Amino acid sequence: MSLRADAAEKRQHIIETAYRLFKRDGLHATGIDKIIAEAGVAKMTMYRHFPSKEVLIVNVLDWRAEHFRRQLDMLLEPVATPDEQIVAIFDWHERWFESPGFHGCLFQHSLAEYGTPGHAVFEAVSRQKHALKQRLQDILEQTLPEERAAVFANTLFMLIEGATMLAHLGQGKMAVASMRKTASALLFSADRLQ
Amino acid sequence: MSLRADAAEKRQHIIETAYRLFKRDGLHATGIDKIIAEAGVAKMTMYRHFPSKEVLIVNVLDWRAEHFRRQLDMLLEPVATPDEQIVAIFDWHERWFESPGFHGCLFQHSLAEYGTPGHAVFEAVSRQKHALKQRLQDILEQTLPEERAAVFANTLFMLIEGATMLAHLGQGKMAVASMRKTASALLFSADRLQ
DNA sequence: TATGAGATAGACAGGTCTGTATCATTTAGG
DNA sequence: CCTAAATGATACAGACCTGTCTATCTCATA
Repeated sequence: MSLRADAAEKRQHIIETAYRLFKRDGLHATGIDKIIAEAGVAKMTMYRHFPSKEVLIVNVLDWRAEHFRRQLDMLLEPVATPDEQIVAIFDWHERWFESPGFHGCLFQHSLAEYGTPGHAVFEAVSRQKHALKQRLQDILEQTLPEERAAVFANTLFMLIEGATMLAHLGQGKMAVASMRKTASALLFSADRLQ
Repeated sequence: MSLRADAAEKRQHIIETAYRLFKRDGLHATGIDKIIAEAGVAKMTMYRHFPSKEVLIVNVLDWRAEHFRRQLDMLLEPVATPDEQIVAIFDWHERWFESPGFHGCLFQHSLAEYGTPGHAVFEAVSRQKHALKQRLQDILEQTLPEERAAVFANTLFMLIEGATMLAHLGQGKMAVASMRKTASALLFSADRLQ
């Protein structure tokens, strides 16, 4: 195993440790010292890989966005119809909400702490949220006309974000159930009332 | 004007100044020194009214929740039907999203920074969000059976929270438009497909 | 006018923050 | 084995944080 591979592994380990702490305690509330202590690396190692905390945050967000994107790929690949794909996304969120250590969405949290347009963290959040919305729209455009798909994608996106917040407040079960019923009703009316 | 009235005014002035800074810059990112400088009061004045920053935060949130509740009262009082009341709430949010200095929802931000159940800030957020959801449910129960009203209230709540986040990301117009269309479709299907 | 409560400005303590510097140690490859 | 890069441990600088304390000022009321 070469030095370069070790360095890459260490870099990734720092990112994943920071992700866990950022998600649980918040961005400002998590200090560099806590991250390196939890990751078991020296401070200079961290600063060699990431020139500042802000750069580390953006790297954590970008890694997590890519991780989520790949998870969706694997989740949706074996699912045939668009409707079933939407249901699969709901299922995934339901499992997430009930997973141990669930503490809300790091992208939402980051938007709260760095909510100024143009800031690197804001833009990283914007990229991820836009990608999720676009993904929903791509699925829906397989069965709905473009404008309808866009509105429906916005709606599903807002429902998912709202459900994530409700889950953080301890009402994930109820949120997912309502989200499912609403999506069913909308798909039903889209079929019948078009 | 008595000393007591002066003190109450000063206390309220601190709360409103802190609200503005917390909303714009975040909770951890806003220091006591910045609050008192912006409010033009001495540090001891602030600590006489609020024994700690955490207590100040909770007071800001509770004041803002009450302020929002009163705004809704005034907004909905002259509106006759439940459907029109829902539309009025959408209208209010649309105006909010476009108001100068809109920077997302302070309650969402606070949940991101103090997201641990049991924490005083978490509980303050929980109270406000639950109150909004309950209010939506009360409106809907005037025309829908209880269980349907509950699901619909959850849905509208999630849409509103998601729309607020999208507005923070600069897509408020689109979010409100989709929210309106979805609510119309749901009300229509509720009437026709029950 | 005398009094006493509230406000002010500012220093201060003790801790934490980000980021830098130093020096010893480990480790992979020639 | 030897070298050079990477890391570990730790001290440090300078800024900022919350919260306390003091000394002075203002002002309504008794």
